[in-house]
Amino acid sequence: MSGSANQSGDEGDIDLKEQDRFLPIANVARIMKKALPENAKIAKDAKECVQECVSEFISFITSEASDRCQQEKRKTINGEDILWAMQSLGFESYAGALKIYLTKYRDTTKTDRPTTAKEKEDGPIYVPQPSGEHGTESYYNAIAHQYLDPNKN
Amino acid sequence: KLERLPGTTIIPLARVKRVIKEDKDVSLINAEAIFCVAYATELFMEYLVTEGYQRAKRDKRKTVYYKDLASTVTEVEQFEFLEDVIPPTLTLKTAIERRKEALENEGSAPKKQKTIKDTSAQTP
Amino acid sequence: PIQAADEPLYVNAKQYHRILKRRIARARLEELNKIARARKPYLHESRHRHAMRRPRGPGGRFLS
DNA sequence: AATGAGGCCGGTGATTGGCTCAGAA
DNA sequence: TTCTGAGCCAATCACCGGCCTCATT
Repeated sequence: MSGSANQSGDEGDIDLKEQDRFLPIANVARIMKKALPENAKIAKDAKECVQECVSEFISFITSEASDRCQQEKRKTINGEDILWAMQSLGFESYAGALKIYLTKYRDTTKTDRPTTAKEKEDGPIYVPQPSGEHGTESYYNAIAHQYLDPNKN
Repeated sequence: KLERLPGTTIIPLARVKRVIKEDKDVSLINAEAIFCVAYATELFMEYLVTEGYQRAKRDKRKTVYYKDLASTVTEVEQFEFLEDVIPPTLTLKTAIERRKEALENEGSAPKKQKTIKDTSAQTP
Repeated sequence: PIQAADEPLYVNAKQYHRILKRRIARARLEELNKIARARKPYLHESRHRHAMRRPRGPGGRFLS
């Protein structure tokens, strides 16, 4: 019994490691907790469930973006492709918060220079149609503002 | 205590990238796209668990269970893509339990019923 | 007797096609890699041993 | 020139279990 | 009421982010 790290059974195979297929459980749990009231609790099963759902979400979005990318004969998936994919799959309510936060990310990444005016104007952020799908869009915009630090750079 | 810095994510980007790269169709992806996926993932998690908590509250519980998330997936259109991957942990037993609970709730609390659109798109 | 699962009836037109594509991709990945069904009790042997050897308070908590 | 994959390195937070009592039953 | 199981602690070490070089566009 001892010696083999693999589970006993009819699995003579190379299985993909858990830590490669899923995001760290502690990070997942932290984000879940943040979305809940202070006194709420989360079952272990629920944490693992979200952990697995998240992996599917990532693959789901990326798959859509990847197809679009090939369709447009480009090889590199970029941020705009992801934004488009989310719109395409019914997650357009996330887009508002994401766009705002993406701007912050660019400021952090780019060569020490805040986003230039040209980048913002020409700056290719996918703009969905103005129709609000769910009532949740404003909710996510509120979240975005919550994350945005009061002190600007 | 460490909070989220603007322009960063709570989930590590390297892990998000590895999950993305499981798809063999994806060969090249830039850092901005990975960030977008990571942040969208965090929003997705918040929404899923928030909806799950509403179910827990309806049952007068303070603990969010797997079954709360499972019923959320069946009720919220956005989460329909998860219906394949949600049940694998407990296949049959929970399905029966949920069926039973659904029947119990049906008579007392009319909740959002999924519109069963007919087989207009079923193409094997 | 078991009915044929819940036989998911897909209604979300935006996601429908992608759901099918993902199902195929997962099936391929599954037969190629044989994804582990059950979760391990812990991920790393070294961290498990570390946790076991750490000093604990009377309440089972870790302490310095 | 601009930018992504892959590899290396150093600093660091995710991983981790025994006991208690919220709270599910 | 009974009794299950989630939160609570923080030290190690696997891994994340920030570099580098080289390939691709």
